[in-house]
Amino acid sequence: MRELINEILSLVAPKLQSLGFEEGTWERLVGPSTVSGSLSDVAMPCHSLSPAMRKSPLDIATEISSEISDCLEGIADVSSLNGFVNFSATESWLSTRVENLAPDSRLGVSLDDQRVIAVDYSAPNVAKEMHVGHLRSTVIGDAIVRMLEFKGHIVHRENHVGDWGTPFGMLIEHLLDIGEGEVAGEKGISDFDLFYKQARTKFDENPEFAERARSRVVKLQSEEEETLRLWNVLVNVSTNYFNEVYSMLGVLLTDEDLMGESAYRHLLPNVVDRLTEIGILENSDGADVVFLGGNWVNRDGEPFPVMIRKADGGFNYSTSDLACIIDRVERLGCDDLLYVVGTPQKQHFEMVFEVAKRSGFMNQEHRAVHVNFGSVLDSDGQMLKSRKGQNVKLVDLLREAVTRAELSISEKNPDLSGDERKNVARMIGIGAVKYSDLSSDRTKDYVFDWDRMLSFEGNTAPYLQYAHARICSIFSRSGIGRESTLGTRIQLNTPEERALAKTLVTFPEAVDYSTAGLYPHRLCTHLHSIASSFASFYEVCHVLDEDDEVKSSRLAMCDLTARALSLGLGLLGIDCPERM
RNA sequence: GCCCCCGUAGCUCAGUCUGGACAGAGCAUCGGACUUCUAUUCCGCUGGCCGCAGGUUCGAAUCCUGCCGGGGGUGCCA
Repeated sequence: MRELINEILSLVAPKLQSLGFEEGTWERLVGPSTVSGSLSDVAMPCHSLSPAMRKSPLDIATEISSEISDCLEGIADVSSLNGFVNFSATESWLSTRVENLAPDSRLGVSLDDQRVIAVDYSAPNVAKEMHVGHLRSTVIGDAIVRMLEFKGHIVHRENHVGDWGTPFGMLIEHLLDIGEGEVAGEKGISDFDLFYKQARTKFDENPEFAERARSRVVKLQSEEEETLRLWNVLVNVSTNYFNEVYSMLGVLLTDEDLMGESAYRHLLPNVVDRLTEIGILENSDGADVVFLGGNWVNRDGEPFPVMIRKADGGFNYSTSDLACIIDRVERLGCDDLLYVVGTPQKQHFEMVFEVAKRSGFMNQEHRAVHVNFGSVLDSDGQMLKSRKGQNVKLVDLLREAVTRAELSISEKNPDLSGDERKNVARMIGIGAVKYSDLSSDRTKDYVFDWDRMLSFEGNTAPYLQYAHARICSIFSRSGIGRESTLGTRIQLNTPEERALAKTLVTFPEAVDYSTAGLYPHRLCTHLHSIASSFASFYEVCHVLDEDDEVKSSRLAMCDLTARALSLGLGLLGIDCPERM
C-alpha cells in the first residue's frame, strides 16, 4: 500500500497545512493499517498530535477525516475511529493499479541502484558428503541471489568449497591405498562418508599411514606436481558430485562459481604482510593474532584473538576469509559481501569483519553481512538425523522428496503419467523442500516435517503451485490465450476480487521488503496470501460463464495472479507446473 | 564466568527493525459446501496472562532493566 500512502501524503499535505499541522509533524504517522479486516488499508493514528493540538485524538481524527475526504475523491474513502484516520482504497484506484500492472513483465517491481554483490553460499567440502546442513545455505543463498539479480544488481555467486588443508594429506594417501582407478572417471566415490571415515581411522590408528599423510600435506603445500594431480582427482570427483546435487536441487551454481579455499592460498602470506604493515598483528604463544578488545574475551576472561597464523606456521579460516574479502573487494569490485552461513559462526564473522574494517580491506561504503541461519530440527526438536543416527545425506533427502511427491500426485491425479508425472513430481518435491526451508525466518531453527511441507494446504509450495495450475487450467480448457487479457478493463465488484487485487498490487513492496532484509520468508508470506486470496476468489467468482466484461476482467486477474506466483516462486528458485 | 540468539493458540509459524485500534495465519479438532473453470479446494466455529516481573509511554508482543527456561559461541578445526 506504499503507493496509496504516497498519494495520500502528497494530496492531503496542503489541506493539513492550512489546518495548522506543521510540515514534518504528521507525515510519518501515515502507514499501513494494522487492524485486520476491511476497515482500512492505510491509517493515521492521531494520539501523538493531541498535546500540541490541545484536542483529543478522537476530535483530531474526526476533523482531519472530514476535511480531507474531498482531496482523496476517487482514491480512498476516509473515515475515523478511535483516534485513527482510516483510508480505504477505492475500487477505481485499485482497478487502475491492477490495469497498470498487467503489461509489466516485472509486475511493478522496480530496479535498485546497482551494486556489485558477492554471495558466498553452499560451500560443501571436497571428499565429504553433502548433508542437510548444506541444504539451508544452498537454498537460501540461491534465493537471495535470484532476488538480488532481479532487483538489478550484479551478483557474484561464490561457492567457497573446502578443498584445502591438512585433511588432504590423509585423503590423498587413502586414495592411493584404494587405487586411483577405483574412483576415476564415471565411477566416482559412491560413499563419501565411508571414504572420509576410512581415511580418518587409518590416520588415527596406523602410525605409518599417519606419517605418509603428514608428509603428503607438506608435498601438497609445496605444490609438488604429482600430489597436486592426485588432489585434483579428489576435487574433480567431488565437484562432479556437487553438480549432480545442484542439478537435482535446481540451483544456479556451476563450476564457474567454484572459488574454494585453495584459490586463496597464495594470498594468505599477503594478508599477514598487510596486517603487519598496519601494525595490528601481535605474537601470542607463538601464533600471529589480532586482538580486537571490547567484549571479545575467552572463557578465562582474557582477550580473545583472531587467529591469523598458527604457531606451526599454518593458516586457518580467519586468514582465508580475510583473503576472500580482499579478493572480492579489490579484484571483483564488490560493494556488498554476503555470507550465507549458519548462526554458530556469528562471532567468527563479526571478528573477521572488524579486522577487515580496521585494516582498510573494506571501507564505509562496503557492506559485509553474515546472512545467518538456524539448524534443521526433527519433530522432537533434535538436530535432524537419519534413523541410524547418522547425518542425513542431502541426495537421499531430495530423492525421498521426489518419491513422496510422486506418490502423492499419482494418488490425487491419475491422469498425469510418464515423463510429465516424473517432471511434476520433481517440481513439487524439490519445491516443497525448498519452500519449507525458505518460508520461515532463516535466523531461527526450523522443524523438518515431510507431511506438512508436501501438504496441499497451508503455507506450502504445493498450495501455491496448485493455485497456479488451476489458473493454467482455466486458460487451457477455455482455449483463451493468456496474452488476450492485456489491456483489459478491471472490475472489482466483489470483496474477493478486491482482496485479491490488493495482494497483487502490493507484490512489488513485498519483493522489496524481502530483498532488502535478505529474508526470503517475507516473500513466501506474501505469495501465500496471494494464493489464499485467489482460492477464495476462485470459489466465489466464476470466470468463464460470466458476461464478456466480467469474464475478461476476471481472466486478467487470473493471468496476473499466475504471473505473480510464478515470478515470486521463481525468485525463490521454485518451478510451477502447469498441471499437477 | 563472559558474549550472542530464541521463548506468541494443542502443533508449525508471521508480526519485533520503525511502539498504535479487539495479537494474525496455517495445521489439527469440530460443523458445513462437490450435477462445478474447482474438493489437490473453500466457508465457519473453537482455541492466547505474546516465558515471568518491573520500567518508559497517551499507548508495549514490539523499546529498556532484571529474572526463568532452551540453544549456541568462548585461541591455534572449519
